[in-house]
Amino acid sequence: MVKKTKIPEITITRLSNYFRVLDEFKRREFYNIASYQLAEEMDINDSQVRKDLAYFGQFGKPGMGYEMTRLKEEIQKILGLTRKWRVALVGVGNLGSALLAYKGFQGQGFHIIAAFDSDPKKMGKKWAGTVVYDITELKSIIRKERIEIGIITIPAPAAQEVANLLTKAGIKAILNFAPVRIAVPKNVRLSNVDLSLRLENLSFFLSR
Amino acid sequence: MVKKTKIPEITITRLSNYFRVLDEFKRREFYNIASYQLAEEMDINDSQVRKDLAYFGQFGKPGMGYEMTRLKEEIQKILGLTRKWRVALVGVGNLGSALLAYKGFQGQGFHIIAAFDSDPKKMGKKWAGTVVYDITELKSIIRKERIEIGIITIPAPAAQEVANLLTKAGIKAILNFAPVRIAVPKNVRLSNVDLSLRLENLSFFLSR
DNA sequence: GTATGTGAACTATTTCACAGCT
DNA sequence: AGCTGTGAAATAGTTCACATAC
Repeated sequence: MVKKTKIPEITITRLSNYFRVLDEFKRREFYNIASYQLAEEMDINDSQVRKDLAYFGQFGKPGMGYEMTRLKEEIQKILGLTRKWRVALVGVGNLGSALLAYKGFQGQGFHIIAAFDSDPKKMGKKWAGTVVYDITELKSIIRKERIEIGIITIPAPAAQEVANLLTKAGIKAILNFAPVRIAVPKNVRLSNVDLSLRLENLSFFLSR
Repeated sequence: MVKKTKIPEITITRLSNYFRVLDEFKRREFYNIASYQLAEEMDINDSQVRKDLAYFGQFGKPGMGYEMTRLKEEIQKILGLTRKWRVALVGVGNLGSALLAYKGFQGQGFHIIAAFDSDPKKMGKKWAGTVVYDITELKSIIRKERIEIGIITIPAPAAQEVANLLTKAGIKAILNFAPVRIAVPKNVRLSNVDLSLRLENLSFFLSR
């Protein structure tokens, strides 16, 4: 039974990680997995694992643990990975082209349908199989292609402007790589990947 | 006075963000900034800002707020950004070369001194000003160059192996982009940037 | 006997609220 | 009057511990 309790955001991150661990164990041909095994792999407490899963249902059998195939499917459902997601990427610079070429997204069901750039030299060309469009076409293509997720890989100064374009085009979620905080309407989900921030974090711990 | 209280990790992340906000305000030529202004920009509570800063000292003046130049310097000190950090990058693929070309790190004091790859076609060449070495030279170069931070941008299967090489070479912190959990000795600081995980997170919220 | 699911206890983090400094 | 720094209160998240199901 699915609880109405508020689910901590970090539980979702852990769910993704359980999914990874299950993948690894699957290759080792186990059939069942216990919460303490998942917990051990991730350096967390075993009741944390059970709590996380219990937010979404009763997937285990007392005395037996969790059936791996079943659990993987359940997590896949919870995370919304049973369907394909249509993604657009804005900014075909160094990072943008690296992400276009990155194979990992496809496997998880994230398909980059279109890329956008404001550099005429890049427009109309394909990059790693994805067509690069003029950014002025953003709204029409995102609507026509029913794209729901946008990835921002442009320099910081233009990031807010592009975020506005994306939300006006009806995008539902944004993954922002520009090292700047951007504002979006509250019905749009925003996730920031700030690379300098991560290095600064390491720097802090090294300086102590 | 610096407290001995345990500092929440998320405080460090917020510190980086305060730093960003200060940069923006500075361009607008303000002299002082109050906790409620920083808080507003970041959509958090103003006493959160004061608490975060109070872990490290008393930087503000009641009735006046925080002197911006001073506060920026203090945060810089706290985060260890007053010195240069010597960084190595392993894996000059799509993502690796994008990061080598990324200018943002330099500005924050993170200098990528050396890159490593196992592909002979890449070795000996320069990429965005950084020499790419044979990965077999990793240990000697990291020691010779006194490199303290390693960035892993290779495919998942080899990530653990490279992490081992890095720690054996004496690296103190690792920024891992491979979509796999890696284990490091506890005296080595590890930070994971898992791009699929972030997309999965968005996917979860879009599916609700 | 073994391991889940879950209230209860505990720990961490955030927010409140206000005394005291400028 | 305005805003910091900080205990106290409130909220969120983790771990314990055990009744219960296999």
